[in-house]
Amino acid sequence: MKPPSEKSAGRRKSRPSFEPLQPHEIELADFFVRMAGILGVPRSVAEIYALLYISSGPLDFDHIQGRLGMSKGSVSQGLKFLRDHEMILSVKEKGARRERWQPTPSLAASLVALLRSQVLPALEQAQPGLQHVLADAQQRGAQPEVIERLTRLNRWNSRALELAPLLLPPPGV
Amino acid sequence: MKPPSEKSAGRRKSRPSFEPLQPHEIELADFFVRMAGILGVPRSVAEIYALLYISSGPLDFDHIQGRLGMSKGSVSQGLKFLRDHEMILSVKEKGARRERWQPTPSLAASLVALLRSQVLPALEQAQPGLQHVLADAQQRGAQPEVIERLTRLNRWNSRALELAPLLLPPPGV
DNA sequence: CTGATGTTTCAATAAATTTTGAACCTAGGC
DNA sequence: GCCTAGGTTCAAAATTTATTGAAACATCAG
Repeated sequence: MKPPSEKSAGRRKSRPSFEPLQPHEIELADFFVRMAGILGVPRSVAEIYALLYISSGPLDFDHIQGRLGMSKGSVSQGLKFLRDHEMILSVKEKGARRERWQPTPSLAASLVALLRSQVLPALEQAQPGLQHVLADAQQRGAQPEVIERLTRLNRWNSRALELAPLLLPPPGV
Repeated sequence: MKPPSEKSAGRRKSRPSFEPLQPHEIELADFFVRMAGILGVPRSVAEIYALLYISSGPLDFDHIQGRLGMSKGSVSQGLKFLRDHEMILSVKEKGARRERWQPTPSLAASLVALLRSQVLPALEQAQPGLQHVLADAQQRGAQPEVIERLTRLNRWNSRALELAPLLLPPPGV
């Protein structure tokens, strides 16, 4: 936000001033942003993940904020999102105050967790509604074609719910 | 939009006036809207699909607009979207002027087509960028951990691209 | 306990997306 | 050709979603 007083070089401790993203970092970020977009994950979140992904070691809050030129609020919310979806983990060194973040080992597992958190609740919530819609249609003697469709939809939903815990186990992978 | 002049019953030909959605129809629409939301498909599109899905026969433009209480523009765009993604097909009767729409036989195939249209372009577009990011990292002697991550990302992307045409064949299913 | 650092919250604002509706095409009947 | 039912386009308006930043909160060193 505030123009970081170019080269506060000499002094220590006075607002570290971070480099903006390098071209190759931007390229990777674009990729993650694009993929995230498909699942409706906000740009800021994808950017944070990309930065952690391409960085050598874990990064702390200020680093992330500085390098991405992002508000505190966004960084906080972004980290929360990534934490909640088990896509990053904190490597707090003993005796240190701040947390430092790095991506979870398996990107695959991360994506699975993300998908699960979006799809599962929808399926669960839908279950009774779908059954009700079908029952209703049957009772009102709807066209066989419609009944057939609704029946299949219900089967799908049930099967998806049965399979979910197998493919996407609640604890980490 | 315009309050449809309640019960223009007697007269033929004067704006047919359609019923609003019934509770069971709303319930199904909610389900589709929710699922569509995950993929970033707009509400109006999901509603159109739901209506076609729960209706006995194919519906024409005016029916859809009337029952959903939606603008012409939205119906037109929604049908275009669904057409483009092979989720509906038109059943134009011979000698009839208007087209009538019904859902494609397989919802599964529809979803696959939809997914493909979103994911594939992203993967394709990303390919060169990802390779470049990796090459760049290697050349700059980045940390092995980072190289490893980027390598895996590249492998994923390639594999996904190879598999895509097998799992999601371009022609209809 | 106190002060300072580090983080979260959330109302206000900005940005992106969706919907509307009126003007504009287009094909077919006459 | 001319007219009209049927449909599309697209700029403006409405709605939704994301971001910001200041204030509140939490935790730890001293």
